[in-house]
Amino acid sequence: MENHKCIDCEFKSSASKILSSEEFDILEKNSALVFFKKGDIIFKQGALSTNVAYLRTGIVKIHKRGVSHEKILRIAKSPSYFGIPTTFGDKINQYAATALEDSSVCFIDSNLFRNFIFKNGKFAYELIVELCENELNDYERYANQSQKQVPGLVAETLLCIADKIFNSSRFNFPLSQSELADLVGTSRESISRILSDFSANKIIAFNGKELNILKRDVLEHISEKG
Amino acid sequence: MENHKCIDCEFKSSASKILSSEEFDILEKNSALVFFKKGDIIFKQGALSTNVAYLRTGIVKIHKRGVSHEKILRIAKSPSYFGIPTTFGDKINQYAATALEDSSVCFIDSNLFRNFIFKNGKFAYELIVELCENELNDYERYANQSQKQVPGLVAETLLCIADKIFNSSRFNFPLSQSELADLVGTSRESISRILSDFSANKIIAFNGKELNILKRDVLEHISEKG
DNA sequence: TTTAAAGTGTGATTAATATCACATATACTA
DNA sequence: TAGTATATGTGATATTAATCACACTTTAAA
Repeated sequence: MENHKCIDCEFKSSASKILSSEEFDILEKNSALVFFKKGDIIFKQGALSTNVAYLRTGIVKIHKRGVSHEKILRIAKSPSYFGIPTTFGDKINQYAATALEDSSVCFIDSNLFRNFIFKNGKFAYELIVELCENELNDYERYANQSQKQVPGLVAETLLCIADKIFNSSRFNFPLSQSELADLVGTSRESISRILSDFSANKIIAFNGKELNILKRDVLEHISEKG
Repeated sequence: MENHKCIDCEFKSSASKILSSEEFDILEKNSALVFFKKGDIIFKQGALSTNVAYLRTGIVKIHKRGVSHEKILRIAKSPSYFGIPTTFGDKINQYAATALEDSSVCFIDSNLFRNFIFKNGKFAYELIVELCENELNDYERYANQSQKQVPGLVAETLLCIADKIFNSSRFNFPLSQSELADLVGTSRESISRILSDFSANKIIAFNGKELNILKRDVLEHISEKG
């Protein structure tokens, strides 16, 4: 465990900004800052969940074993919590998390976290708002999953990654095509064909791992129509 | 608005059991008990969300407009909250709710609800636990959606309704086949064919609207294999 | 630098399900 | 009770995407 001052952290969550100095002192003594390399597993599905994971820097994929293979549920970027549902929703981790790039994670003792919720209503409220926003996002994607065809889903996912993760139309794509397939819910061959089509039509362009969205309006149209 | 004593309500939420007498008095003055008939819309997608809906008695479907048609996100049975995500996650309702049978709903002023969260950590904690459990359920269904074939999804949905809504293998099915199709994410013709198959194989039996699960283990197997 | 592993591309085939059109059955309303 | 609306059943066809097999490219490790 590395020495660190939580109160000085420049990657605080919205919720934790509410905490008092005393609460920060306690937080510091009951949490651990751990560094992960790209590809490292941060926590495993099926393990006991005894702390809350907070992504200080980096990007992680939240994934779980489906009927036949892995499903990537969502991508989380820093700074944000990414383990609250599996810590407070069940005693065992219902999903796993893996670093998509070098990342730093704070593990916070769940009893301490629970105490913050009990004692700090504003902190609790910020968490509730974040959980509600996540649920609405899930509902949106869930509705789209069954009503859009695969190209629409791919377009939607590319736009989502550009806007929500990188806030840019040009970025290093954090996933392999197999992983993108697991996120979208299709096969890696379909992904290959669709990305080739998008490239051939000059909608997007890959330069190595760097993706550039050339015709955002066309991608939005494909996404909306499904 | 009908006179009612919230503290005497036999359908309290887990969260509201935490409230004090004073809090119950305030709750009573800032909420409305409304009755809905089967088919009535409880709140609409796109409307402003200014209160929290609590399902006191009955069953409702949570649904939203997808790309091409309605998607039923989930079924909620009493007693439970069914509007928290859309009230605290956004200013506008991101989904709608409709009664599947005659129901009674308490509408609670969202500012009051927020104050309960701020002032009552245990109340907030119960809500967070419920939101986390819902998110885990969403993740499970979301993973299954893309990895199971339609018969597996139908089997899974029938078992879910039996266990989570009616807690029985025999019950009045609350949905039409079109609605079941909207919940599962398929076409009503596929539902008709699959239910006929299940009936022909004596896995389930319909007697009018009453559904009887005859071979639960077979249905579970179909659900698991997808 | 070479070898091995992982990732991607592509063509052909198969499978699953949507869609369409229409008929029949059931439920609801006047 | 009769008429209307909604729900369901069914056959045929079309569409979409998965699967399979294999080859090629890129990345990583020895």
